[in-house]
Amino acid sequence: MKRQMHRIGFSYDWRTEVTTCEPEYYRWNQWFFLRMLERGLAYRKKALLNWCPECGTVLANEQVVDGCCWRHESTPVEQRALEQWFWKITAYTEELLRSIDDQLEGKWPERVMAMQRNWIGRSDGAEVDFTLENSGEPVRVFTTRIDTIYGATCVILAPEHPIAQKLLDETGRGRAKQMVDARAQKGPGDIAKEGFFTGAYAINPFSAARLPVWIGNFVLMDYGTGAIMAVPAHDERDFEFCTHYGLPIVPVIRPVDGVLDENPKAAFTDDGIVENSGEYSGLPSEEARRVMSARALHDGFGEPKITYRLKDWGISRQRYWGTPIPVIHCPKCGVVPVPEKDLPVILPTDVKITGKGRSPLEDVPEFVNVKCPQCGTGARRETDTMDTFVDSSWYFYRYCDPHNDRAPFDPAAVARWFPMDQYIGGVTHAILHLLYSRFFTKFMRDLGLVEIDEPADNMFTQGMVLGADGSAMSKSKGNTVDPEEMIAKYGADTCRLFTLFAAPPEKDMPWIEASVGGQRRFLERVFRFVTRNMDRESPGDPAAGRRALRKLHQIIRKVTEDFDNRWHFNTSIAALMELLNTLFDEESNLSAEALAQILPSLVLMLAPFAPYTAEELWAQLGRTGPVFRQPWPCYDPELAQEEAAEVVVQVNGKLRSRLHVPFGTLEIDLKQSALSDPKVQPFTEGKQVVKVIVIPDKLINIVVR
RNA sequence: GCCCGGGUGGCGAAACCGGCAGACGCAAGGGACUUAAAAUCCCUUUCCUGGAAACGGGAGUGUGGGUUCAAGUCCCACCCCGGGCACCA
Repeated sequence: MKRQMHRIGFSYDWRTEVTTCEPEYYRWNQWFFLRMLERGLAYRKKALLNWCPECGTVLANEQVVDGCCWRHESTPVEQRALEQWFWKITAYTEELLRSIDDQLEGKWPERVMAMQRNWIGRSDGAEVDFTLENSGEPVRVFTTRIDTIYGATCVILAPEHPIAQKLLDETGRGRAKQMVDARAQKGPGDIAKEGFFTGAYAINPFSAARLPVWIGNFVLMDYGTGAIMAVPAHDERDFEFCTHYGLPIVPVIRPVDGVLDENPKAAFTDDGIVENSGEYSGLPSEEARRVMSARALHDGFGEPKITYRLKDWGISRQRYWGTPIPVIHCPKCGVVPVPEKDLPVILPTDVKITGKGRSPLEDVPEFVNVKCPQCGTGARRETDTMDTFVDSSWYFYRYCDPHNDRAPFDPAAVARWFPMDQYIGGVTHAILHLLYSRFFTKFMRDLGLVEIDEPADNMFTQGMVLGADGSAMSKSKGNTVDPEEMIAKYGADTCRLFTLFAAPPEKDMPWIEASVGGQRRFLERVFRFVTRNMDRESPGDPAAGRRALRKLHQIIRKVTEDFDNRWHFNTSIAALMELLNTLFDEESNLSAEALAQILPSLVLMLAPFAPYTAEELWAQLGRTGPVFRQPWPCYDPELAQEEAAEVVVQVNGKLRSRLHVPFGTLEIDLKQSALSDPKVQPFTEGKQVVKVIVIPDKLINIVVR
């Protein structure tokens, strides 16, 4: 990979290279872990994970294919509760959301910000307690539509809800467990809505209605409170569920400019006017929500509530390749952090990768068996490793101080460089790396390591190079392109030019080999033009020289602006091709003097795109120093100026003629010439000229009727 | 379903602030040079249409409306493609 980068001519500063799998780097992952632990931001929790009974291991979501294990295609995956380490990214939820608007808006791609907002998934609503009829125990539900609460016809619990476990008998709990496993096998949404009555009833605190309590497979335990009130008249899912089980449908919202539909054929989910809702009847939905949640708070049976979709970051991995989690499990003291002086916990190298799924580190006794740092009894080292996204969450700070062995980095060094002016990456990281590294930055700020809230001022998502078929390259599709092979075949400069020329950098671009040759031809044409003209002595034609120099300065301006503003190097290269076409046209009439200006500028402009060719030509021109160390050519606005303005003449918006006039020609004269133009007259003859729009030096539009 | 992108020739694309649609390149076709081929150079290439030619005319940027002297560009509605999220209450 590094060799490929060298061959293609990338110039990175390798002195600051950081290798995240070296102890020198990952010890600081462990250091950060200990800081998280101190602050209560790292914790252990039982979580539901994908479990393959055949392998006897946890699987990542990506390893579950159609509800079955990727290695045992007929073995359904179960959900199992396992102890895992989590980092509390949710401590920063609101800030992560808010600073998108405050700091990133306008500087980050809309797409990335939208994806992050979407992922964080803020939803404003209320929690309300329904009271169980027998025990008096509250069942808390989350709703965004408290204004529809008079229309609730049942309460539905997630199958794994603790209250459900209490209400159900043995058979019922079995049915509930089946639902949980079934959901693991099929993606949610692909599964038919199913449920059953628990036998219990709960009281609606607003209407005092007695509602049956059901179990529903579509109610999620890990969102909201794991319990909902079903309002079939105003929620599509509830409508489907209640219709299926014959539960009543009670409409309580009418359209603002309509009447209440007493027998709805589908849920009416828009806001409207509240009806049949006691003292709240007649209020618009939005106001009703405000008043009713305030009432719930006041009377102590609920409160306004904001719920987020974002969950804490599970960082435990049962993989070899990752940073060892620096804790020790002691039978007496429990979870004991590895003392800082014992860092780094080194990942052993003599490990058999069994492919068994469980951490291979468990089979390394020298690693696992340790003494408790607190009490000295025999203890076991944590064998899970960290998600590798931990490595990438802060690597860029380390560039400022890559070999620091006392801290992740010197805060002063980072303060000098950060925030990054420009971060570039693929959109595939929009909600992984780009969210984690924002979280990390805020965490590091709270540790006092950085003074900034966001790592990158500007973000740019570049497109991918796709296979010739227009889909992402993958070995299984057989549409991969080997860069080294291409370099060997066409040369590094040609490959660079093609990559830059085919599309603007934010766009995906198929690698169509048939088009690569054009870039090679362009380079050869430049090479020929420069080498055969560098020793020319002929006097040349001054007019040709002026034309060539005008084009040269126009193109310097164009290319410079592309670098400054938009990085649309495809148009920069097109401009250089245009320049070369002009130079070929004028070639035989160019003076040595004109060439002395043209040739070095051309080579300098070529250098960022085709450095090898440019370097060679620079040397052939007898210049010293590497070409990439030379100042960028300047353009002279006067030389770039066209001799005459070309003014387009339109009649009713249609192009009819062009005038060539001195710049600054007066409107009245332009109008005169346009109206008397022989190409224009056939279109104005016999018509009434209503209006003449004149944009000086540019355009005239004659409006006739 | 919701949220982002995007839709322009045979293909990749350009048109940056509402002002000449298709720059630049690929591919294709024709020609010059050559014994021949490669390479190179020249010409044609959005569609329809008039003309022997010179040179014109009309339509055209996913669809339908709108704003404007002028719309690929702005507004409204819709269709299609790509991506993200998704029984999220």
